[in-house]
Amino acid sequence: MGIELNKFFEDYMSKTSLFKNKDVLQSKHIPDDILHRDEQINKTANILAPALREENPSNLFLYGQTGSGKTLSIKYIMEKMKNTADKKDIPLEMFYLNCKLKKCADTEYRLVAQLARFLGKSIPPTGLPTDEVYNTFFSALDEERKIVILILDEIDHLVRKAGDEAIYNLTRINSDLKNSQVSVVGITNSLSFSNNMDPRVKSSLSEEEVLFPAYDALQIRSILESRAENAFHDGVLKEEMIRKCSAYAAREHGDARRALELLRVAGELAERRGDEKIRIKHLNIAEDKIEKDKIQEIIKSQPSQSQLTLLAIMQLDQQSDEKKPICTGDIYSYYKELSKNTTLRPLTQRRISDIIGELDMLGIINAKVVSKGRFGRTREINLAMTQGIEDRVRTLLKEELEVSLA
DNA sequence: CGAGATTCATGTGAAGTATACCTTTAGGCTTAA
DNA sequence: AAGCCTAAAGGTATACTTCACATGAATCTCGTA
Repeated sequence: MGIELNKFFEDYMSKTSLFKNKDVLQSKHIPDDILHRDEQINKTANILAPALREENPSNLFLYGQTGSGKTLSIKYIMEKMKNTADKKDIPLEMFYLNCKLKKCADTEYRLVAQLARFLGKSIPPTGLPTDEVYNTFFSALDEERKIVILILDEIDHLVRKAGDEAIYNLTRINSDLKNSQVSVVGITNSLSFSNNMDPRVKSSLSEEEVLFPAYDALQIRSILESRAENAFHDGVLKEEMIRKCSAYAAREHGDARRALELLRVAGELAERRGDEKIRIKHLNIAEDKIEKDKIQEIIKSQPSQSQLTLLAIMQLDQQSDEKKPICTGDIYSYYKELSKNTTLRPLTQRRISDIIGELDMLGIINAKVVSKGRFGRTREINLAMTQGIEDRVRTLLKEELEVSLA
């Protein structure tokens, strides 16, 4: 055994990697030169720049679909601004918070708690009155003069779950602060998001707005080219592959993040199989793998009741004839059946209805409320995953639930 | 035949409950003077 | 008497339940042409 492993590692080391620098393809990587976003970056930077003169910048709102460079651009600006601020001893703080992350910032309490933690306070996950947490946050903030720029990514999630009160409070915070000042940068990918928001919140939050349009196929191609050049060794990635990748991404509403991920995963696959070049087949496998991994990750982070609900949906979907959507009642009765083989206590239909809504939000299923006239009203539910990975997801669900399945 | 009433199956909002966790406080015990 | 620890009291957030009302188009009803 040991000998085989030794050989394996030696072989492994003697092979040169396909990657020159894989980090370049990671979505968290911030290139020095962000392509095709000059206009947006300049505008945003202009709006935020007063912070460097210790003036309070306007609140700002960034719109744009996923993978259109919003997060990347703001992080880029954030980095540059912090550098300048550090050099000149300007008390500038910038906090980035993704509201979509579970147990992180999806309620008012958790949002403020997280903010207070940024300022070095330790806040328990529950138990304290929200006001109290606000106060700790306030006082920590006002201890000394600071200009704070607060970046709330995926802010629509927060508003949908917790209402707009939290944001309203944040935008009004300045009037209570003596030393410091706060401005809020909201980021969202749903354009219709601000419709159901309190107009006061809406107007104070979007004093300024910057729109990030989706990249077109050519732009994606040049992005991929510039990244791939640094990421791969020469000759690993043929021109043709880049073209295919960008065409694919353009089809997916210009999502550059996906395109880069596709390229990276394809590269990893090729490398693992000992191929010297990335080929079409790697791209295709990568496409599958990415979706599978993504769904897997979401599912694993889900509480077991949601998992069981999803399992019920998937099993029903498998049983029922093609095309025929499933509705809430069926799911609930099947869910109750399933829960009998489980240590889980069955929840009410009311709650399951909410869970279905949550699964919809996560994009694992598509649920649409339809009124079927004489036959009542329900949600029509479809799985939102490509054919072929369902089996694997089902298996995963069963594994996850194995602890509780009898 | 058509306008309006009815109906069904569930969506959805509000209020209540259980649980887990927090801080404060009061009591009891220890310690030091 | 002061200091320290513990356990109970009183309070909160969150996930869930209970109750009750809202929805909205297919279908039914019944007056009318």
